[in-house]
Amino acid sequence: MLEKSHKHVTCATCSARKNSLFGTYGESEVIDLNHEKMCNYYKKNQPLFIEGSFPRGVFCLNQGKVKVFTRGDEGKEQIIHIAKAGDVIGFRSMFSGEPYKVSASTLEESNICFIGKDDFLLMMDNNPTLRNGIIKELSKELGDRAQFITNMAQKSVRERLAFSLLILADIYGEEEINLTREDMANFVGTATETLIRLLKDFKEDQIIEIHTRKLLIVNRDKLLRIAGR
Amino acid sequence: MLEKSHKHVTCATCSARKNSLFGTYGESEVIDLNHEKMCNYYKKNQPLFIEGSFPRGVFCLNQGKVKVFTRGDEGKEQIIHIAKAGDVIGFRSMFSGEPYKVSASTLEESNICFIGKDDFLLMMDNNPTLRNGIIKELSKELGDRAQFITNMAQKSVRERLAFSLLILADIYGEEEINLTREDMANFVGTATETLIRLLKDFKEDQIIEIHTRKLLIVNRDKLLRIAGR
DNA sequence: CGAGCGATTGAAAAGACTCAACCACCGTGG
DNA sequence: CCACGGTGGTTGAGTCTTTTCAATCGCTCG
Repeated sequence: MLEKSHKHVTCATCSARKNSLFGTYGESEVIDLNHEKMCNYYKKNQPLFIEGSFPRGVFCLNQGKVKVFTRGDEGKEQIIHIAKAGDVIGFRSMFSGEPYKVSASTLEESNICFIGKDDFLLMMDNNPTLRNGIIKELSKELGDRAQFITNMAQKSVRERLAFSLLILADIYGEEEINLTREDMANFVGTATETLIRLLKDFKEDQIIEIHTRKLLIVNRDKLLRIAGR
Repeated sequence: MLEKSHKHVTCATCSARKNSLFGTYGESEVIDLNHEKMCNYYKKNQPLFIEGSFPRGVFCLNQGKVKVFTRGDEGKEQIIHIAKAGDVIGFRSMFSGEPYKVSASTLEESNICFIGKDDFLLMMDNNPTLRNGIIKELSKELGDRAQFITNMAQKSVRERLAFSLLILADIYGEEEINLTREDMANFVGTATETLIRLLKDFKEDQIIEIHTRKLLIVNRDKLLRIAGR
């Protein structure tokens, strides 16, 4: 369980850093990074940033999960991405000069570090490896979103749910998937009621186990088959 | 009308270049660019690159339009983006190291220049302005796609069509919108028949004019209202 | 002039959503 | 310790949008 206080994380010993954009940093760079970042504890459902505002820096997740979403006309959330430990989020609109096109808030209690805009941009100028890592990351996400769009446009809700569960399984790793039905519906892109009915189907087909709110995937192959390629 | 031959375009006089990633280039840079690029004439419906293959360079549109799309499970295209003169496409997967996640082919006869991968990457290393332009472009597209996803997930086909027509109006500028019904349906993300019925509605509501295959927007405000924000 | 592709229309079926009601769990305060 | 309120989860029924399938039309290119 997480410390319910302002836990200070040190970049040098941060286990999430290895898989992050800063994973290739050398010793002196890590020390610099550590000076520039601020560390914060977030409760569940706290916002990191909100659509329409301007970025003041980037967020690096040490522990916890964060949903990245937009709101449609009626205010309904569409979850675009779920970030986990090691992910760095919020840099997109720093580069485009636009306000945030998405919002982000915690799904669990989390430890999240913050790096100010100027510091981060300076690092980018001086560090080709970081820069290339970011370009690569942007490019990869762009490709993912092309597929996401196609899924939304062409797959049935049932197929999308299967697809989403596979993604969630990757994100949650060993842990059970733990989201409100509403958040899950907003990730799949459907109504909460429809999601619940489909989860029940999947459970009856022995594809998943439902432990009240938490989900466990029992039959990955079936999911793959339902999701389509 | 376009020359039906291998027309050679010179970067220095290329009118499309001004609005492109290379718009800020100085005289000597333009000369270099001109040496590195190859120019080609494409007929309608010719592929530039195909999902799954690996990139060998980038394409810079001098004249014409290109659809960028993925195929869903059943082979149905989903058009992600329509590129016009001045747009540079195909650089995403050069950075991510992945194969193309999308395909691209011409919608009209087009003049398109090609810049080899090595040349382009070298330019990027040596030219911070180009580099920042690309980062900005990647970031902007990423934001656009977040909205695209939300539209797909939450808007009705009718709303999406209105939205799409506004985008197409921007792309086609003074020209009339000129797409097959199927391509348009694949852009909106619906069945061709549904698209046709909705176009008829819009025509009856005096929102658009239909000249056989070509479309003209008559009442932009109504479209805005239907599309939602 | 004919083949064929793209456009159009109609009718039926399916998938998903909305609305309304109800349940179950959890933390709070009396 | 228990009743209460609230949030999140579940179920059912009816409706509506959208898709699918089938058939027809019409234009254009060889």
